Amino acid sequence: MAGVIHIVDDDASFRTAIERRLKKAGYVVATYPSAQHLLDCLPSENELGCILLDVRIPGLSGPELQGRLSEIGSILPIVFLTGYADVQTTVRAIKAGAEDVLTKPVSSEELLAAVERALAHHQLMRGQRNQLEIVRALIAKLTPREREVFELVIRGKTNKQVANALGATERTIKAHRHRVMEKLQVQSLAELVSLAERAGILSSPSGTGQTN
Amino acid sequence: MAGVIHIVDDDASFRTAIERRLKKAGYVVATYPSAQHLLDCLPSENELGCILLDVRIPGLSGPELQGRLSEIGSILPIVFLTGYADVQTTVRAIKAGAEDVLTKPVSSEELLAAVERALAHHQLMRGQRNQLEIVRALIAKLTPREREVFELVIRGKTNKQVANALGATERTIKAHRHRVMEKLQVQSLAELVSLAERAGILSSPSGTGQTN
DNA sequence: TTTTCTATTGTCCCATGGGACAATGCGAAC
DNA sequence: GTTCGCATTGTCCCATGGGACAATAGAAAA
Repeated sequence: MAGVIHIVDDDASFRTAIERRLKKAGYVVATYPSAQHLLDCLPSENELGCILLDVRIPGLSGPELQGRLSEIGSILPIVFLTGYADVQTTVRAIKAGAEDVLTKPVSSEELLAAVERALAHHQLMRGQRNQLEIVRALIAKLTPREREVFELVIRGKTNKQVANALGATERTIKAHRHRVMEKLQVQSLAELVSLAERAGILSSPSGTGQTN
Repeated sequence: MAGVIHIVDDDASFRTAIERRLKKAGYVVATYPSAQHLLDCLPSENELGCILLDVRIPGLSGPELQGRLSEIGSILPIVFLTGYADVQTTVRAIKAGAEDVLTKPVSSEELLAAVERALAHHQLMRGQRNQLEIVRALIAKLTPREREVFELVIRGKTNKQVANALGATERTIKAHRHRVMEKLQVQSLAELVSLAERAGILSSPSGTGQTN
């Protein structure tokens, strides 16, 4: 699987060694002497890739960089490279979403296998994220009012109930509802609910408080 | 948080030592000299608990036991206790769902903190699993025919379309649909779709192939 | 054999959803 | 000042959903 491998390590000779091995395997490589360098020049999320990250580096540490990237919504998989076995750190890194943790020195098989897994994972994640973003983008196009109607409709409210809740005529709700279905490109209520569920809306059921 | 801690370790003196520490902290403790012993006498999933599991034990290893438990659907959190730092094993354990990995000798703070996290996690998981099981149980009560109707309805098919698809009258579908709503205890299509989504049905959209 | 469950279908009727066609009022942008 | 997007509401009409009441038929269970 082709991809860009981002190596973050303060040890220049190590970077070069790893870079050479990866390039030989056909990967595109970018190297960074520190976490900050990577943050300053954020890799595009649009191309397949992963990060090979040293745990202990001057300045921002590996796990710290992991946290920053996570905060800004990055889904670039991270493979940690650590000088010595530290179970505590390993556990935290994996739980924080790291793809793998390898110990130096790392064999080429280990390294390449981990990178392949990371790239495959990134592939998957990107697919999922794209789906989600497409849906979110559609929802973002709703006007505030349409959004309100949307929220109630996907919870099973009838037009009449929505009308009462929002202080408008049933006819008006019908119009909003129509535009919602149009903008979200769905033909049925089922699809609308399904879409809302996938978009992460709809967490609290909020029953069907009959108030005809 | 009260709970039953299941200790699996072949070292009797270690078991006893940990047991004493946990009992002092107010936990109920059960000890097992091997993974097989725990499998033979499976802890009830109904009570809050977690497993303290040695990685290297004669017979079934810790990770192997983890695999077995996972296969049979156990959600008891596992905290591994390992004699020496093994990053490879640690990564696998955590990725396989282990709650934590601690190295021996383990401090009481570390141990108790991990146990508390494990219990809290178990609490959460049990809640989620119960929700899911309630829904699944409801769905399981559907007759085969009702199930077919259900599957199509939650994908946005109209009664007419379902009738054509299943070779029955629209009226018949209406009857089935009614019983589905009744059995699944929902009042609206939106709730039905929502429920299906939560139950894990509904993965492939399968559009709204208009075939009136 | 009788009961029970499941699947099937009917009719009558009303509430709800949704398309077509049309229009008004109000801010904000140009 | 005019245009544009948004919210609002109307009427007419039809398709669909869904409740009420009722009934038939086959298969499985008691």
